Amino acid sequence: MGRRSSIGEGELIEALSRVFRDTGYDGATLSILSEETGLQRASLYHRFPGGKEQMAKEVLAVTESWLTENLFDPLKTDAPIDERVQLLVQKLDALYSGGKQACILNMLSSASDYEGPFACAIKRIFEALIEALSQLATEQGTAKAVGQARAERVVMLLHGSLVLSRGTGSQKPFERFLEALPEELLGRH
Amino acid sequence: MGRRSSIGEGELIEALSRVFRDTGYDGATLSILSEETGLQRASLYHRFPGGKEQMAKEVLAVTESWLTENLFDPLKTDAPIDERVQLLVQKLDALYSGGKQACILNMLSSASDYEGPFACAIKRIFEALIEALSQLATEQGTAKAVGQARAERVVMLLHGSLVLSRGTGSQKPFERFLEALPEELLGRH
DNA sequence: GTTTTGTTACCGAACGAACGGTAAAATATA
DNA sequence: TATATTTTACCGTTCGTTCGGTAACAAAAC
Repeated sequence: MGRRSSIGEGELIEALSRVFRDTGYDGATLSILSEETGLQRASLYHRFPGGKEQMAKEVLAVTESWLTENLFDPLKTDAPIDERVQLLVQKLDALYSGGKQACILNMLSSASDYEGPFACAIKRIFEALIEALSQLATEQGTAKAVGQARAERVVMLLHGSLVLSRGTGSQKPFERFLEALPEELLGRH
Repeated sequence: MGRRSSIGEGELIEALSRVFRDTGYDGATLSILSEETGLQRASLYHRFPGGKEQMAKEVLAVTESWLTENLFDPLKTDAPIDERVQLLVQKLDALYSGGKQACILNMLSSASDYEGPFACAIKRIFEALIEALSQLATEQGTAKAVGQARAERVVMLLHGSLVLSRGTGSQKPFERFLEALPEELLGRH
C-alpha cells in the first residue's frame, strides 16, 4: 500500500464531517472539501469513487459507529444513574462544542427529499439516540412509555437548542438545555 | 406603471419562501426559483437587483412582518389564556403543515457564518417569537423569569420537533409537541 | 385624437466562474 | 518492478449574473 499521505483515514473523515456539518451538503463544494482535507479533488475521488454523495454517506456511517461506541455503549454501564446522566451531559457538551457547532443530522436532512440518499442513516441515528436515552430514563422504575416520551423530548430539546443557539448566535440556549437535561430525562421536578 | 404580470407580489415571495425553506440557500438555484415562480431568471433580477441574496432577505422580511401580524399580534387579545394558547397551537400547526415543512429560520441559518447576511433578521425573529410566548406564559401570575424560560423551552421543542420530524420522516414528533405545548407553556403538570 | 416619448415588466441569449467529475501522467511506497 | 496514491490538466454542465431588446401601458406633445 503506497502512502505518503499527510492525512490519515480518521482525520480525513473528520475533516469531511466538519465541512458537511458547517456548510450543509449543497454548501460543501469539492473545492472546500479539497482545501479542508488537504487532498486534491482527484485524490478525493480515488478514495471515494462515488463522489460527494459517498463522502457524505461514509461520514454518516462513521458518525453512527462513533456515537455507538463513544456515547450509546458507555451509557450502558451499571454505574449510578446520576453518574451516567452526568456523563451524557459531558459528552454532548463536547460533541457540539458547547453549542457552537450544528448537528450534522440537521445539516444533511433535505426537506424536500424524504427518500434522499441519507434519509435512512439519519433516521436510524435519531432512533438509536432516542433508544439510548429511553433506556437511561426507564432504569429507575419509570414506565416504558413515560421514559420513551422523556427521551424524545430531550432529543427535541437538544436539537432545538442547537438551532436556537445557531440562530441567535449565543451558546446560552444550549447551555440551559444541558443544565435542564437531568431533570428532563429523569423527571425530577 | 405598466404591468401584464401573471404573478403578484405576494405569490412571488410565497414561491421564493417555499423554495428557500425546502432546499436551503445553497440548494435554491436560480433555475428552481425561476421554475417555481414562473419568472425567467432575468425577470427575477429585474425585481431583485441584488440577486439571490436580496430574494432571501426579502423573504425573511416578509416572514417577520407576517408572523407579527398573523401570530404575535393576534396572541395579544384579552381572550382567556387557554383560548389564546389553543389559537397558537392551530397557527403553528398550519404554519408548518402539521410538521411536514421545515422552518425557514433553520434552513437559512448558515453554521459557519455567524455574521452572515441573514443573521440579524433570523435572530430578531427568534427573539420576537420567544417574547410573544413569554408574554403568554407570564399573564397568569407566573414570574417573569419562569415564563421566559418556559417560552424558550417551547421554542426549542418546536424547532427540535421539526428537525426530528424531518429526520425520521414522521409527523408524530411535531404532533406530540403541539399536544404538549399548553402544559409546557403554562406549567400545569 | 393621434403620435411620441418614457417607464415598467418581461424574456432569450450569453457571460465568466465554479461546479462535480474524469483520464492519464507522475510519484511515492512496497 | 508492481502497486497505491497524488498530481496535472481537462471535460461538460450548471451556477449566479448581465445585456440587449421587446411588449405593454401611461404621460406628454402635437
